Amino acid sequence: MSHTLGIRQAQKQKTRQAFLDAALTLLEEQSLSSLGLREVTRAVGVAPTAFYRHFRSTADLGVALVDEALGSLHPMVRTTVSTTGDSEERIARAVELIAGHVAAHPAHVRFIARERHGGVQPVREAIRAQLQRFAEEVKAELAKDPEAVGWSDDDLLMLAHLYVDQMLITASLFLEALEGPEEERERVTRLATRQLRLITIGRGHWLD
Amino acid sequence: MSHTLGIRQAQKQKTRQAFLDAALTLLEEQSLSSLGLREVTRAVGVAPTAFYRHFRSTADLGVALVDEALGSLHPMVRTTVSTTGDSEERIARAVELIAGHVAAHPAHVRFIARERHGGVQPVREAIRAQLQRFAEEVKAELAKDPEAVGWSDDDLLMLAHLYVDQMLITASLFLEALEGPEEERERVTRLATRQLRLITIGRGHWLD
DNA sequence: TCATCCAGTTAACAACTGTTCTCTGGAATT
DNA sequence: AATTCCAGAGAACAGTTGTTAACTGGATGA
Repeated sequence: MSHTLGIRQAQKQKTRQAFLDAALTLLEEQSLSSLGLREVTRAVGVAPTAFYRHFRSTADLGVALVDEALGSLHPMVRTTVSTTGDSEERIARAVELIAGHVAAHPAHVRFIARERHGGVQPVREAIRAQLQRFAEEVKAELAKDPEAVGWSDDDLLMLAHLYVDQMLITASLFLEALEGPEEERERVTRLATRQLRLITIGRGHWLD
Repeated sequence: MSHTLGIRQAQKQKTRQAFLDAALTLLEEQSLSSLGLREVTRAVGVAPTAFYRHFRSTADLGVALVDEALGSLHPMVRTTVSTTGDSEERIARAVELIAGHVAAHPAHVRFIARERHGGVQPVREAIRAQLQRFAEEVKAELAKDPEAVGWSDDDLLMLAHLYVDQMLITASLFLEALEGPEEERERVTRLATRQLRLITIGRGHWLD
């Protein structure tokens, strides 16, 4: 079913990806609402009007970036929460996984953190929808756990949102610590680990 | 010691406040990094060059807005955490207080949520510093509680950050629910209450 | 092979940006 | 009363912006 794209379609997708990459780089030092169309085309090395062949507006480009940044992350989140083992091990693994993802894709993480509450409505909406999906997936995994017996669906979703928000806060802290010394990242790891631990303890005594 | 300002100084402060107000309004639909100097002066009804009499740049204006939005909030946070009574009552009161603040100052809350991870470094730094202060103040209040015996300073600060971040997340949710029906705000209240409850439970069993 | 398609180009548009320098008129100081 | 000060005005600057229209030339499909 994997139809080899024609030369034309392939070249178009290549240019489109160049737009996304250039935009992501430019967005490291500004917000999407100040990103100019000409600014992006200049960075790609293409005429300003070429932009319209791929996106209706910079907001449209932003929505595409949300999909790139979060779309491929769902499998990872699923397996993170569902991995078996001691809860302490699971926490450590989750924190390391976040740290690794931030180190591997800092610009993507920065973009999501920045535009989650940013000045472009369609982008905020796209991020909100993806995070909602994350929360529901986390909830589904939590429901499998033997600890979840007696929990209402509402409470499970409440906990899932707590975990998802905590994941974003932690990612943002790792991002700030990226340029600094290893010691700084170690501090974030310790902080995030203990916060997750406290939440997990609360989870364990929820039904008392 | 309250020296009555001269006509001149008074008028200057009035204009300065007009800049802050106009900027805050404009920032409801965009980020600071896209806010133009001329845009603000136009909204105030003053010549573009007048801007420089008050601020070096829009980033400078942003820092002033951070102080306006968060500077006067410290007493409130202090009393919120320290109020006596059942922990369940305290949680309910804290959530209501957040809801009230968001309803009273939505633009300020939106500005902080947006620019906390926004594209203007000095503003991010100013917000970070204020939130650090909040966390330390919350920690100081937590330390007074009998429940805090046996807790290390590090763990208290960890918990304080958890509360502060949770406060911001809740404020942001109330903001999104502002335009919607009362029912929506009720949903946020229930969610935030239960999340705080879970954290508080975790706190109670931390030393087990 | 030939007609069609379409990603990217070129040129031009009115409108906008931040910043400079010079000026003004009323408040503040002496 | 005479002088200094200074918040704001005015005009001009070189650059920038998004969007339009008409185009080119190589890939595509008949």
